[in-house]
Amino acid sequence: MQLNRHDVLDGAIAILDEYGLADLTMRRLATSLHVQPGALYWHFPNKQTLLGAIADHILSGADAPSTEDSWDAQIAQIAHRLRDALLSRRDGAELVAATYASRLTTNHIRERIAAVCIRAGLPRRDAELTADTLLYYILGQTVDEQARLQMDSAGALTPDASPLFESPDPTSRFDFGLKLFLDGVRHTAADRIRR
Amino acid sequence: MQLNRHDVLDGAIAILDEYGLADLTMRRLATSLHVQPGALYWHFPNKQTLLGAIADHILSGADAPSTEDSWDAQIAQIAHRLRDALLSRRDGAELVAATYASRLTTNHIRERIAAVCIRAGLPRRDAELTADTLLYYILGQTVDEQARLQMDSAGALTPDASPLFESPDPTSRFDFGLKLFLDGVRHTAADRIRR
DNA sequence: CACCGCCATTGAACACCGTTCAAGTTGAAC
DNA sequence: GTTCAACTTGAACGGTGTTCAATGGCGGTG
Repeated sequence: MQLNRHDVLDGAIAILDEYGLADLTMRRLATSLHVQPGALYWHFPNKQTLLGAIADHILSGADAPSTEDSWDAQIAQIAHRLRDALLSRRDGAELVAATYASRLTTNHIRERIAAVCIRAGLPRRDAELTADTLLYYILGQTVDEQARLQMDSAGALTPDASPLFESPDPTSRFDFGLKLFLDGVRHTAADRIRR
Repeated sequence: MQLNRHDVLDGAIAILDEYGLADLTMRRLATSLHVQPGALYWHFPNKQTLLGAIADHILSGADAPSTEDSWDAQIAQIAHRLRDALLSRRDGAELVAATYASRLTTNHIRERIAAVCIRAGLPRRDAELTADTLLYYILGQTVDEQARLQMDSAGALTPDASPLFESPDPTSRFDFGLKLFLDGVRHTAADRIRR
């Protein structure tokens, strides 16, 4: 009963969902696959690469072309798709943020966003910087949101307490920053066209 | 020759500067202080708390009141101060980003930014969300910048190669996103005043 | 001076971690 | 039935953070 790359990836994702990123260890994964730890290193050269593959899996589809018409609706759609992908699995945002920093994901969401910006009238460089800015925001915000989410579900403290100075629901929070960003891009794009 | 909290913190920062975050281990720190590892746990309950103290040290001063007049110059100044603080030490951005996520820094830069936004005319909630958005951007951008910086200084690949499709210098990159953000805030603030 | 009590450290262990590698096993193709 | 590559084992290497009973040193009190 031999494993293949796919089995290992599936097992890793199962552990991620059930126990979280901190408990996703090579030894635990090996045990769950009824195999010695060393066997995993035939399929993945190291743990980072495995995490990269998980990140790619989580992000798969998020970089598809947008179905919207206007450039701002396109960016908003892609942004929400990315956020949904990150939230779809336990510790997904943290995992992707860490992996994205080490540049071992093969996803093209950055290029997709940049392409939309170019079509909106930005020069290539500005488009790339704009995409980076948006990605930093989405990753940061979503890592934070997911951390709170899991802290609450674990601690279960203050289930509905202090709604007075409480922050709005996570999606509204996300949309606030997204709107701020889009307004900024709109201003920059308008500048470009006017000149 | 007994240690105190301050000695431990100083030793930790020295190791951080010389060897980086990955090599900042409790054992290594203990060795450099000529002490057994267990001794450290008298001064700090665990490693995370120690990292939190380092983060506070790195951020100290970044949350001081701005000396600028206009609200946007104030935000820009604080943003640059934060970035400079993060870049001032090896792996500073990564350390602070990780610590900020786990909420164990005592720095008040978020509140400072929010206060500026309130003075600019935003309601309290929007001001806080705006501050969060900016912080996510700064942390993400600076972590990335510092990672590249250290990768380059280690690998020393392409010292001046491919300037054609190369990104602009880090400070310009940072300012681009910062401007995008400020334009967005300006738009939101204008909306507020008009109504 | 002797003693107490507290702050701080030791030494050793616990329970893990990622990774390596020679040796062994499997299974399909010829 | 043999061969050969694909895969796994078993065991180790060299780390990691953390705990805790026992011990040390040292300032102040009686």
